[in-house]
Amino acid sequence: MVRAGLTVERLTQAGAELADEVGFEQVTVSAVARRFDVKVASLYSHLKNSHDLKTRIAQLALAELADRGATALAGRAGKDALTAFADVYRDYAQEHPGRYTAARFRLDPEVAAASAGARHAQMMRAILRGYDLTEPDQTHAVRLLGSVFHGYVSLEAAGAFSHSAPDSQESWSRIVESLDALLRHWPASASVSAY
Amino acid sequence: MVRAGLTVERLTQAGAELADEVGFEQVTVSAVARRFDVKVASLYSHLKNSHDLKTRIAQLALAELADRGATALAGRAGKDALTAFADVYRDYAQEHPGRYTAARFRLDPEVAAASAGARHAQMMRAILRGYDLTEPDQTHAVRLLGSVFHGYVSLEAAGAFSHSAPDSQESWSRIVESLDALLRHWPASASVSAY
DNA sequence: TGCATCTACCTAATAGCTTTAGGCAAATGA
DNA sequence: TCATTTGCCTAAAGCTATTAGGTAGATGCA
Repeated sequence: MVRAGLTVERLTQAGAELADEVGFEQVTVSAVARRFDVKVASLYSHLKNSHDLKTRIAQLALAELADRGATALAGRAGKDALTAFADVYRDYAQEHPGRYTAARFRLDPEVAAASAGARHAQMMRAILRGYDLTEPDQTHAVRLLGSVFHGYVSLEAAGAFSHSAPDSQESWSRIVESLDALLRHWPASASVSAY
Repeated sequence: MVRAGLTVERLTQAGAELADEVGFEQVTVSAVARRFDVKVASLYSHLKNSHDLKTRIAQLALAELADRGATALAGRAGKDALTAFADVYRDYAQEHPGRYTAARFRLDPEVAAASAGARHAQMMRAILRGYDLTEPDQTHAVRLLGSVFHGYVSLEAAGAFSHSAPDSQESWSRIVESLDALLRHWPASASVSAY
């Protein structure tokens, strides 16, 4: 009996590939076992359970996304940085739809704290350094950027923009441009706004 | 043998309630059957399958959300309309987290076309009439609003904003205000922008 | 009212996924 | 070379989905 050489890392990687091929929801312990031509029960020496597998795929995706973000941000600032970072999200979701979905998998608080999630927020703040925002507006802006990136990408993945003109790429560019403009002219609180 | 009086509507309603209680992912044909104290197979006279059940819950949620949106928009315009409509999304997601998730369930194209989804887009365009946008910018703006509303609400539901200051309500208000400002001063295309 | 039909819900069965318990053989290391 | 560790296996129980076919309650018509 030749051993398959299973490790948590290989299982996670295979799960991530499977997610991209058939969707994160369809990733099961059984399907991963099949991929290694191994009995299902064998995976339970490496994984706690199904939730554990999904959590690991989510962490992998978050880390990959953060790595790409860091690379994109290197040597860039201002609108250039904003655009590059935004494209990282959108491109990743298009190249790896299953992993992108995995990245939105709800993690347990402790796991989330130890994940690459924090790096994402740090990078957004780094981008915002190119704009003139101070707390608490910077935090509001981080949340806005996160919402737009995630919201757009997931609506697009759901096909929401695929059956109407203009094409999605154009909206994406214009939206990122408009965010740049908004960040450059972030309005003061409504009650005192003279915008 | 007393009959339970199952109908597609009651099953859908029960499924929606279940979704709010335990999460849309946990809504199963079995769980709904249990709720009516009926055998699982009995539901298959009313529902095609599990996917059918989920689709119906999604349609219910989309319709409820559209109804609330329409009510909120009545007699309002401009920033007032924008704020009220935005709050409809956020409040609905908070009151009915399972239904809100259901509303994002990917529908088959024909089902989607017949759903309340179109009403949502129409309402956004109605709001934008209060701003000075013409095509294709209006479409870009519809997509931006959809992205921000959905993105913010789903990140918030995932707990992304719950462990840091300032509190989520404040960010939400400021973000909606900033969108209002952005729509009032929508930048021309980048290449010719003098913003 | 009585009977035929319809249909709502049932039992039974198959199949897939999850998870645990316990076993054997390959790898490791003294 | 032998003991130990450990990787993968078989077996089994429990849950969900789905289909086929049966029975009794509800409905409609004479």
